[in-house]
Amino acid sequence: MRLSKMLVPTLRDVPAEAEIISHQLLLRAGYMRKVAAGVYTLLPMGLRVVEKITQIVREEMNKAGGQELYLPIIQPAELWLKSGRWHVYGDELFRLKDRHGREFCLGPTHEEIITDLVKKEVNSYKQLPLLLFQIQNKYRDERRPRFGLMRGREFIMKDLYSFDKDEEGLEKSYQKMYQAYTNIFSRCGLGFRAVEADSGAIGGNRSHEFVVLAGSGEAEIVYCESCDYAANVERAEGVIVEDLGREQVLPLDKVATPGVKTILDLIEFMQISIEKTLKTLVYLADSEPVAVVVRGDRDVNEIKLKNEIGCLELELPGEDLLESLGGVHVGSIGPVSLENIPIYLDREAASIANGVTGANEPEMHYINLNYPRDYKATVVGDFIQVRAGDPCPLCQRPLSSARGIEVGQVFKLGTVYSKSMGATFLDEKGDTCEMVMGCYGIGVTRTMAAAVEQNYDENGIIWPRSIAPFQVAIIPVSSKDEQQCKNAERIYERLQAERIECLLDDRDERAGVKFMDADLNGYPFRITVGKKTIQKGTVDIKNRRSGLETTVKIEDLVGELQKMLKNNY
RNA sequence: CGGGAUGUAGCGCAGCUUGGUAGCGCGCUUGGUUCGGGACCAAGAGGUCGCAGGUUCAAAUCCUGUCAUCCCGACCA
Repeated sequence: MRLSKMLVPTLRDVPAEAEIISHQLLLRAGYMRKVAAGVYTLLPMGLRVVEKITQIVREEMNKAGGQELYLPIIQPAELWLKSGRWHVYGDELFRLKDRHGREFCLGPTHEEIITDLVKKEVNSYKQLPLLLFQIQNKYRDERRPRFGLMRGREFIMKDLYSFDKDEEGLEKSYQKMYQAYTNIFSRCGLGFRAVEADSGAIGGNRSHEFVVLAGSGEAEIVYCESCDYAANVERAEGVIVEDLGREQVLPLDKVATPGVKTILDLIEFMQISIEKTLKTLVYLADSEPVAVVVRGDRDVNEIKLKNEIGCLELELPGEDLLESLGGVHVGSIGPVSLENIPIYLDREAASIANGVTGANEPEMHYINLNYPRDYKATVVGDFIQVRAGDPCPLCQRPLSSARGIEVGQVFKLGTVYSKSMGATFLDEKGDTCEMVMGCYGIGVTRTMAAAVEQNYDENGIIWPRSIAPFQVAIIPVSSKDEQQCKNAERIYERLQAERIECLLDDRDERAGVKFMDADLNGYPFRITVGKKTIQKGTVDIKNRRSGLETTVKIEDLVGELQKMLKNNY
């Protein structure tokens, strides 16, 4: 490509709207432009990167036995009503009507469409397993689009759906995808980690997220340095550390605690450690009050709670509303005598011996509280948010935490959709069985942004070679010097003949501008053609990542470049 | 959806407090001098100041409403 013919509008200033580095650089380097919140135009450079990534994804999907197809973006409401998600999906679903008033939505994902297809077209166990995928736009009316491509309302996603005849088959498909994902993100040159993820209330029983490690990421994960355990914090399992003092159980007592409003007040007043306190929060689960009890220093993991309750919405009501529930006093809520409200007790909190908690009376607390002697619980389970330093559920060593960007997820769906959509097949015995499904997504545009988050310096992007829009930029130093330009042209043609992907910066610009733009755009290599080329027959090759510049003779250029290009990354 | 902020030329910003019809830097156009890390000189083009009302002789500036965008919290690729 000739840069003079390409639309690559680079910016000197950082656009005010961009906060994080990938957003800033992708705008500055002329890869994309914003059209509306969370909606972007991909410019030629941006599309090239996207195509690099999709090609890697496609190859690995094919290798894993996937078949590519194309499903419609516009989807009829009936299918979503059938799966039950038309109402469940809420405001995030882009809904529209056709001229006859029939309802449709823009696909945020494609379980309904694909399950309906497979239900109609696949009838026999002989046709399974089936792995179908597509790479295409998804639409989600996000409550908060953010960070450029990181969280868009329209974005490119690869989604694959697996259909198996049984759990065993699903496990195989799942493993195939897990491996394929590992290959994909490795090939993209990304530092990532596969972590256990929450599989949600909808029946799925296993899920992993692929997280690109980056400080700007929205996902928080915990991992163990001693063993393989890694999970996102929503999923990470709380481990009970047995509370000492169980053998010396003291009688329950109620004490006055004037002025105590918070847990911190309480430990100050009582002169006890925070690990001895129990915190009770009252939520509205689909408008029904529920209480959750955790240790005083813990945060409630609302996902775990939601999964246990099986509700759609979980919210903390305001104080007024709380007080109106009766028997509840903000500042001294506790599980004792909390009638009429189901109590979800965290098992760590349940293990506390001689604990302290609110008495549901203004400025009164209980001491020497012990479960189950002093209070009841509807469910005892794991409801806390795990954090760094907590013991690893596998080896008990302290966990570390990190932030990252979720670029992919593999998910065992089981028979949730095949059941609601009626996707069945006949097995060997002629029995009707539900297909066992899995779904597997990769955010392609998000992966592009994640790659920038991990690969940049003060001068701009540094693409991993596998996804760079061009491998090499050729820069004639002086656009006025005919001989230099001619040399550059010759080198350009030569490299093209060798199928090395290169960009000739034939713009009428000063050398500095071209160098700056090349750095900003992040091409892995830059070839400078200048006076030396004419005088000595050499060119300089500069490695964008290392900054190293080497001078090579023109006749050796192709060989040298090919050598350099072999080391991916 | 709750909280905070911002809308003035393609991009980055000033002007608004104290109303008088818009300015700076970069970019863009033309000519000239330059040319291995974002050159210089000269001459230009480009804005109904987000939008709609209101106050006023007069509104970018004051008031009301509205829309958009960004950031912080609960979801997801």
